Amino acid sequence: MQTEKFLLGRGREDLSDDEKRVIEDSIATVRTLPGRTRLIRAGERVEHSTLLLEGFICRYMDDREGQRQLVAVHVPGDFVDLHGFPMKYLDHDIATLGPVKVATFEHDTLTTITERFPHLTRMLWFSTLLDAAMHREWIFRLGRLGAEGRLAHLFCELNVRLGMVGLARDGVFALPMTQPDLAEACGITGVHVNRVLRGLRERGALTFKANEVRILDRKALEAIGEFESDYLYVNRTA
Amino acid sequence: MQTEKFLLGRGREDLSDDEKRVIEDSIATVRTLPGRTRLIRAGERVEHSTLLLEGFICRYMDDREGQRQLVAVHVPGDFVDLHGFPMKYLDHDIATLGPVKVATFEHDTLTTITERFPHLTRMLWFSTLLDAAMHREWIFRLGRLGAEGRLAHLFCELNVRLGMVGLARDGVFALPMTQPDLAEACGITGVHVNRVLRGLRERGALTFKANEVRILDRKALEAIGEFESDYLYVNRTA
DNA sequence: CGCCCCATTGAGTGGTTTCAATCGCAGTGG
DNA sequence: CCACTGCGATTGAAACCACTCAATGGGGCG
Repeated sequence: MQTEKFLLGRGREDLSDDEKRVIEDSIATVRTLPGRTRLIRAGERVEHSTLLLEGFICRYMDDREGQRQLVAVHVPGDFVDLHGFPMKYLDHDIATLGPVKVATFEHDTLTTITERFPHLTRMLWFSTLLDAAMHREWIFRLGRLGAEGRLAHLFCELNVRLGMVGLARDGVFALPMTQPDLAEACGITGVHVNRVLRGLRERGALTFKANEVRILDRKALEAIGEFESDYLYVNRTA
Repeated sequence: MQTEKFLLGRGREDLSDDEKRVIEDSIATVRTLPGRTRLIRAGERVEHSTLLLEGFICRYMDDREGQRQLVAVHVPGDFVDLHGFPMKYLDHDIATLGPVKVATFEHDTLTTITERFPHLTRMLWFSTLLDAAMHREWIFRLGRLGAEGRLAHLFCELNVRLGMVGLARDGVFALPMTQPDLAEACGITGVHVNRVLRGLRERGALTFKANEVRILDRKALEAIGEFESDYLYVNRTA
């Protein structure tokens, strides 16, 4: 079962066994890739979409000076570029953070799914809308929070999302991001990330080492980052 | 024809006459509303979605101190909360800026559409993905640009989008936003918006009066805002 | 007429950036 | 085996952008 994490925490519970089988049977290829590898360049026509099975992937845009702004970080179970299916080409680049294992789906296959499985189609649609909800939260994060809040919020989000797929336990999880990477996700400089992380460490909120985050005081971190997980639709009762 | 602007510049050209008729016939109600009216509150269960026919609508989130961060501005032709259909409830509030005219669609009706019109469904999906693309551009705007660039970028985006629906001509368009509103969209203070606007005015880039924007030097403004319209999928050749 | 909100401007403060330097670690090649 | 190299982590100092506080004037509305 390659797709064991597929849409876990993204409406997965609403899928029937038939629908899960359709997804599993629709996989075209499964590949492993090293870290720091670009998968898709902005503007390229795309004919297939990528489901992240293991590892981390980010999406980003470059400014005029070549500086990156991350617009999304993806964890296992995420359909990284499903939006490329209706959109045909993307407005941003996609690259791996650490090494990854991914499954690909041909867009022709996805078209067939939309013609035969309306409910599954709405679930796929929902998955892309959840990405949009995270985008909105990132807009809030960058627009209303200072450097400390931005970092705190990012760690809170990753903790919840990784928890949903069983990759975070008690606030501890692997994360193949460097301090400059965090800077690109938070719209601040790498130097300042370092200072802010020191502050958070000294306050006993968390520790950050290469490839490992330990959230020591979740309540404090959530307060600093003004974090509420509603937007992740974790417990959708509606 | 209430829906003359429906998805104009959002893949509208890919719709058949039959599909356009289905949309027109699916309207449940048409209403007019005054400015500064909240349509939807975060967390509320939603049973219908709203197509903006005339006027401007914004989506926003509040921080802990009650300060708003706009996450989207909508122009006529936009399906403002189509994402509420698969999502069932929203993670943010929606309110009018100036007075508006809107059409509503029951979610039951939309479900029927997804079961009978796969291609139209993909077009609706595309429309929500375009909102996500704009979200990403806003993340970039807030993460990588200074106050001047953020404002310039916002005006450039609105100029293109309003141009697509015939509401901007030669860089001149109506916009019922105050300086504090612009501040909430750009993650800066109202006072600072005032100063930056003065700078842009003195450089001959644009003028901003209550309800009217005049872009005098589009090239300069696009350079300041690092604006490229690719993400709006204006001329989708792919 | 009074009130509130928007627009505008000044002065001082503070969060972040920029520039700069050091240290550690891993990969590379002599 | 070790110098060389590059990148990430860390810290200091100075400069700058944007914020806060404060005050004034203008316009719409009850």
